[in-house]
Amino acid sequence: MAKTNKNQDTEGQILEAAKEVFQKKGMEGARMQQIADEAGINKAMLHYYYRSKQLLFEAVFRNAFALLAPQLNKILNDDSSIEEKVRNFTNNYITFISKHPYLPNFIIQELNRNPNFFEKIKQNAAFPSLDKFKGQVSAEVEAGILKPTDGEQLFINILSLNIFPFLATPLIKGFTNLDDMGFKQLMERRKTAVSDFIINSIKK
Amino acid sequence: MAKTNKNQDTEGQILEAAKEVFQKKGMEGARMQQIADEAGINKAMLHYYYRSKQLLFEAVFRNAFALLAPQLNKILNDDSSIEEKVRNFTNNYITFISKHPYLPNFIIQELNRNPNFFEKIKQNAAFPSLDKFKGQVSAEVEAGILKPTDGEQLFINILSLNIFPFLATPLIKGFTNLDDMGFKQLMERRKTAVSDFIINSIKK
DNA sequence: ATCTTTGTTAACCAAATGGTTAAACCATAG
DNA sequence: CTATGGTTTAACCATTTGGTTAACAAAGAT
Repeated sequence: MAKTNKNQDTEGQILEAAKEVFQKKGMEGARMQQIADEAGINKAMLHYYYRSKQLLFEAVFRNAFALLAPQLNKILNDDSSIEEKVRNFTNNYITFISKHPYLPNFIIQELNRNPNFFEKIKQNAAFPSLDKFKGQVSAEVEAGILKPTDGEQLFINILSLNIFPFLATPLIKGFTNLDDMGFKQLMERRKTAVSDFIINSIKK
Repeated sequence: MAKTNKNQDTEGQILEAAKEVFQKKGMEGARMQQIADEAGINKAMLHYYYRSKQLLFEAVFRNAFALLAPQLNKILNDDSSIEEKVRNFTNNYITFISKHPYLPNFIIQELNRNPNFFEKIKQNAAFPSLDKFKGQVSAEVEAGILKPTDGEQLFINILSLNIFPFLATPLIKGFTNLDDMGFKQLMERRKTAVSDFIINSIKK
């Protein structure tokens, strides 16, 4: 029997509402009732479609991670030079995250809460690997394009500089006395500030 | 009647146990019963000394923040040169956090959960200000010691590079395939790697 | 038309959880 | 020695929460 498109609708609505609530409140803080309310449906439907809070949560998490992974692959498995990668990634990532501000915190938070959750993801999806990136850094160091640089540390630095401000947004707003608009502009300026900062440091 | 020192003991034990549990599980995930168990006392004592979960949590949070603030003040209100500050802070902070691995995540997490929580802290404690640091960066740029550099962005970069790896530990372990020991060594190497990275970028 | 499958709801349930209470405990001031 | 007041405990309570159920609606399939 052909699936009616009614379910498609509600199943999607549930996922959307669950995303909102889980990302704002986390697994423990989220309430099934609130998800149902936000989706405009009966609470029993959540269980009808996703069996349990845990499974609904995992669906949301997989979705979120799937959104982020391609961003990382861009810097890891792309063929452009390190400098291009840094500039592209920084630019793209900040644009991307500005559209999904809760994403990084959500992922970090739940990864910390349940580290073995990570193993599941790692096997399942096409999980990014550092190998190519490290090789490329070595090659560019060899070729005299970059100063001696550890690829692993460089990768961590790139992630740190790009992701941290979005994890620590309230902290940074506090230090800088910026409101939402001011913060947004600060992040906009970081698109070039961060890539310049990195390139300055590693380029010969 | 003079306070016996019995209460000092249990009050401290409660705070210690609460710290453990809250830092690992967060406000929502923590259970009063577990805190009582971990402190080896009756659950009613938690309320006797701290009235409610919320107040106990705030006590733990204030404690945690008070531990972190001096670390920041070191880089903000100290009189050494920017280069010295960067090297000192990076070195000290990584050492410090290795001893309190749950701290950064705890603070970030709860700051995100309840941003107006931050306001309380901000008024109360001697809250770090960026002004001196920014002035100092300008002065060193003027004096030709540093390349043109935005103090605000530099500050964010320093925090990012130092704090992020401890927030995203599971993620980084995943990418690098390191176990606890390997991660610890990686962070040890970062003490110089990060300061070199920063100095390389900004020093003329 | 009616039977069957899928989708939806209101009412319900058991377990967990933060919090309370009343009585016991115990050190010590008088 | 005993009255007092802070400390501690076991039992209890109200509410919240994830999850279930049974009845009902809708829409093909026969």
